[in-house]
Amino acid sequence: MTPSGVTSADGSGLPSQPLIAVDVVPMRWSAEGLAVGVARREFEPFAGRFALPGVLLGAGESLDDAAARALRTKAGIGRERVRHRFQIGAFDGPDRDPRRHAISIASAAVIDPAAEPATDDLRWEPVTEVPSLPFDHDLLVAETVRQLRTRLWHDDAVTRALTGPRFSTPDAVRLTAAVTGEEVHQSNLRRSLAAHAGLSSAPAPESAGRGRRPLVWAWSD
Amino acid sequence: MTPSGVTSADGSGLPSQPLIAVDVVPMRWSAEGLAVGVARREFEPFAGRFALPGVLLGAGESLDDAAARALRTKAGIGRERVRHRFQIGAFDGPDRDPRRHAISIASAAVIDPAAEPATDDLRWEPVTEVPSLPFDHDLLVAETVRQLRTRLWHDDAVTRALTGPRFSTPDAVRLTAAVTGEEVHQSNLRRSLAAHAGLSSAPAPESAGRGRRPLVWAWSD
DNA sequence: ACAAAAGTGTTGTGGTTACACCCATGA
DNA sequence: TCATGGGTGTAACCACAACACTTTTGT
Repeated sequence: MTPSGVTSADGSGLPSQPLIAVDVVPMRWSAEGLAVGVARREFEPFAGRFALPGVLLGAGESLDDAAARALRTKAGIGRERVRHRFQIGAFDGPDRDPRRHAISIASAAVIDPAAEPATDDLRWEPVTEVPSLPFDHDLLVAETVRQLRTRLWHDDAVTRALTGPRFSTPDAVRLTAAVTGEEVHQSNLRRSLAAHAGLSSAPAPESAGRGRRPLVWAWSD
Repeated sequence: MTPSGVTSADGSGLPSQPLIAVDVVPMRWSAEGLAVGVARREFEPFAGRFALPGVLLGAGESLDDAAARALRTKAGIGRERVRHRFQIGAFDGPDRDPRRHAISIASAAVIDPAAEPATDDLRWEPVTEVPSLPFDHDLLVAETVRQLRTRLWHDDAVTRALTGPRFSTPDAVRLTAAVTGEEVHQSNLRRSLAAHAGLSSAPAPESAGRGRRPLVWAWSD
């Protein structure tokens, strides 16, 4: 931002700075549960292994664009399938890249689970059994889940992205259990949904199973 | 993290990346209230104006080291006076630097108010009346205050850094009012302090004013 | 008719707020 | 002894958890 002893700075001479990676933690909620998207790495290091999608930040590129590029080029996930994205922090653990010092600006992205191609190069791992990942990606996943826990039902944008536009009461119970790890009483959760401004309940659209038809909730606007 | 069309990457050829600034929001709590530290800029752009201390991240430099360097070289605040530091996020508003696209990794630092030199190049502005700052620094200050609000009395490290090692009950009331903007009942706050593991109350050390001597709280460990 | 699944009602509890009152201190 | 300022007690309230009970649906 200002010339200093450490950099040559100022546009003309290229400053000598660490690599900046933009990593994304793709999250998906579906009937199969809460899952993390990992993609097979094409290049070294760790070529062939699965890891979170990430790219090096380009000159003039915004964080948002870089995250979208990571999802598209590394995981084949287009922007239209990203329901919401939020930053989880900047990480600079010394061992995060074996090649050289690098800093990661990481974010979580909630992905629309509809019409998943399920290629050989993108796997959705259940959040409870994510295999060990290279770099510091285990840490990024843990931090993402921690933040989801605090934001679910408190941050509308995140919650709406996870549920999708419509969801039933038992869906909400399952989602809460998957995110927090704790069972919630359906009756109490239902009450808080009814109290939630921004949610409206449709009566009961179609039959789904044996018992009584659940209420279906829709986000207003 | 991996070669891509946008970068030349990989150690030998320098990648073309945006400037990475590390900005710090110095916060101080004292008898005068809650204040933000702003330093006079020595170089362009905005030379002569007051702004938050910030430096360009150096190669091989950790975020922690860069933040410490910003505080030391731009605001004359040594590491021993930094009680606590925490990240508030990465910012990339397009207008944040008039020269070129730059990204800021920002953190808040709680500074020991003891023995403040109060030079001509460092000013402590009351948090309620911070003047408009260059770059996106207004945003960084707002985000810092927002985070302090949620962390006070919930995040021990932050709270301890603000209060210092010892503080009286009325100190706690004033601190809470300064951070949240809301008045709290001393009686209730006192109760929650008593319930707080990690705080112990000393009886009543010395006289300070007219009324009854307040309890003084000390952080254990 | 029965079992399954979801909605409804009720009770208890912990934490928070508000406020009246008591106690210590200095002038 | 009085004003000042902090501590103590207590009642009202609210959010939430737990659980019993009722209603709807498919077989």
